[in-house]
Amino acid sequence: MIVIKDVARRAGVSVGTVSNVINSPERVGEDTRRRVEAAIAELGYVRNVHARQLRVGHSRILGLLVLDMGNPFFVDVARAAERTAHRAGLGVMVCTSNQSASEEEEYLALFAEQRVRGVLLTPADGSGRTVEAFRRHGIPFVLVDRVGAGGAGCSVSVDDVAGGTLAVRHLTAAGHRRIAYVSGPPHLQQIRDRRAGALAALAEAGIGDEALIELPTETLDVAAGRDAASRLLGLPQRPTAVFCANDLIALGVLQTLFAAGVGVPRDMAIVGYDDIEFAAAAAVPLTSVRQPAAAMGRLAAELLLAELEMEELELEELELESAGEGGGGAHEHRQVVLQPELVVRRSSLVRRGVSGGLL
Amino acid sequence: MIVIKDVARRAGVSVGTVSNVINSPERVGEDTRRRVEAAIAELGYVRNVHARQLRVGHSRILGLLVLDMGNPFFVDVARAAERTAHRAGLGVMVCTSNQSASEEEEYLALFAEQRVRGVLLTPADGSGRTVEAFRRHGIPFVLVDRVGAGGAGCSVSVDDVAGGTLAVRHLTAAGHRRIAYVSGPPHLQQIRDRRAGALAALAEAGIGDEALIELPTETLDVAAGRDAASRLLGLPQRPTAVFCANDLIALGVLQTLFAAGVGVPRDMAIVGYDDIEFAAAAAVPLTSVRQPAAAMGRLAAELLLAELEMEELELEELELESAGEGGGGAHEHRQVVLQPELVVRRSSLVRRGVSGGLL
DNA sequence: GGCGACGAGTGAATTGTTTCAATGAAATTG
DNA sequence: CAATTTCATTGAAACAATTCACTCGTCGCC
Repeated sequence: MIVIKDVARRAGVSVGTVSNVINSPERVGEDTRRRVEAAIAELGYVRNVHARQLRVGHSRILGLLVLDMGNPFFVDVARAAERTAHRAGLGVMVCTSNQSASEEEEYLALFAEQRVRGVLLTPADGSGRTVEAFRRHGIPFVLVDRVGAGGAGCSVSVDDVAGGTLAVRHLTAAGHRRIAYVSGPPHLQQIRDRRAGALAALAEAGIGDEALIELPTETLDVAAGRDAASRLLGLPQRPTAVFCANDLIALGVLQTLFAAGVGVPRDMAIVGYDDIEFAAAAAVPLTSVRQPAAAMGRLAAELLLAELEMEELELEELELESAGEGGGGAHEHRQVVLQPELVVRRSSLVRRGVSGGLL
Repeated sequence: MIVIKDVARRAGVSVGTVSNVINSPERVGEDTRRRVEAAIAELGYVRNVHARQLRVGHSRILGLLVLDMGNPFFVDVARAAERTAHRAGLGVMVCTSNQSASEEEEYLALFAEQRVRGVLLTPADGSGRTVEAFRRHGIPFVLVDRVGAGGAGCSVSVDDVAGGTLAVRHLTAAGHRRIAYVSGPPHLQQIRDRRAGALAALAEAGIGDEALIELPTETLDVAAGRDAASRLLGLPQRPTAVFCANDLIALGVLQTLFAAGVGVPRDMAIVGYDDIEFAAAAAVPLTSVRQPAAAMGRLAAELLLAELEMEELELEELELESAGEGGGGAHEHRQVVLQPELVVRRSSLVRRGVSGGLL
């Protein structure tokens, strides 16, 4: 393997000069620089980031840990975050926790070992224990799709209570009085918030909590939706509408209902969540609560970048030892909460007859 | 930041002993080991992989570069590869080239800098130039979804020619005589192979090449499909079937045809490629050429792991300097080619009337 | 009792880079 | 022309781990 010393020898300069050519070329004379650059090209030298990072103390990589890369919603979040980080010259290491607290812990440990510059995290662990444990490494992080507890870090999230309300208000307005909630794993905060919003919408319409029939699932994918739909069909008093915790589940529900000859929206209305691209292309186009995925990813990355910049400024101040200004530039953690939006499509359309009857 | 020296001081041992506790605990006495472990836990010590890797010379991370994480097909490949690598104790850094040769080059440079242990790569660059350039770093790599040129590396791919033939043979058998091919960016080998397969199927049916109307697109996503469908509708002699280079495009085509009131499969049959999960859940369930995504990811990772293992064995032999056996254990590159499979669904069903008429 | 073997632990060398004080040469100034 | 500044370059220290040749007891065996 070619190392910097080989390049230095070839170009007839010291290793320090080679390093300068790479990191601050303006300090190097033109002909020397060209000689060094030629040597680098000829030898195919690639610098070793491990040696570099050992010396400078921190890497140029962000960690991004999402719940499930199988969900296009998170893919969109990840892409936007990656693009933003990339523009700032930072690489991103994308990982999936699969909604498992233990995998989350494992990946966070990996990030800590790697001394990543910062972390963007969609927490899988409802208790916040792993996040708490991660905090002590002193690596800045931003929570995505979840409000930070105690304001001890930045976060970007979408108002899930509002989202649940939007979905269920839409259904009660159409006259539905028994609504199933296919909810996913109950340890996720999002799931609980959406239920709270759903119950609020029921209360608004003067309907009791018992009108919401909860069907929890282990996972948040299409298969879980298919499974939940089978259970739904077996219920004694069948609901007339289903609110699904995300679009993957909704697509699974739709498939199984179709196979069982249950018409959508004729016999059963469906509302999904996330508004992924495939929701509009589904067998029956899905009504869904849209979350601004790209905006979340971008904002989360921007908050993290801002925090990192602050950190560097503070470090410089420390070096100058100009205690004059004090903590004037200290980073303040921000909790950004975005609003969801209901996108109505055919899966929840009201039949004219019924609608008219209710009015 | 806590370093190994701090742990050593706390536990009252040397740094070498702490290192031994972490890397080969059996060499350390029981009480010492416990003392060190306690110190590690109390101080929250996390070892610095950069220092470690600088010393040992290689990392425990694989690089995985796919064409597009927005395509569920590649997500499936990535997940399977990641799971396999994880089982062998290796982390995976997943990146997306977005079908751009320049981004591919950038990420491969990043992998080289990181001294990743090996790389799994879905090449975006049709010329093979970036792959060729990467080869000289001496990092083992396996091509995914592409046969390696000249057998100079392992590869796992699916027979795209066969896939194209399956799709178009299915359409010609149903009586279609003018078929559009929405192809994506023509610099991708997959795209060219599928066309070749399509032409072969036409020849089989005694139809000339001009029966295949190619509609290239810049990207391979839903939006590209929508755009291509608009162009398709404007063609003078409208084809009666569309073969799409992947399912995302097919979904986009389907959406636009639906919006334009063109019935599928009544007025236009559609065949997609990949058989992603959403193909079955589409407005009209999509006929598609299934690729064994998970198997590809798993096999690719296994081939790479095998190559890495060989490398280690050779290194050991070198150390022993037992030149007796010679190159008996040298790694032999393998080209695994998997077969695609046609999954027929509603989007290409033959109307009874027409079918009868043709027979 | 002396010798070798063995187990446990030490401490210094090593890895590839960055950084910075020091050096020397050239350019500028009074 | 001496003094000072500027500029390009050098060489060695520092980063945090691993590794390995050694040391130091202790034990067993003849």
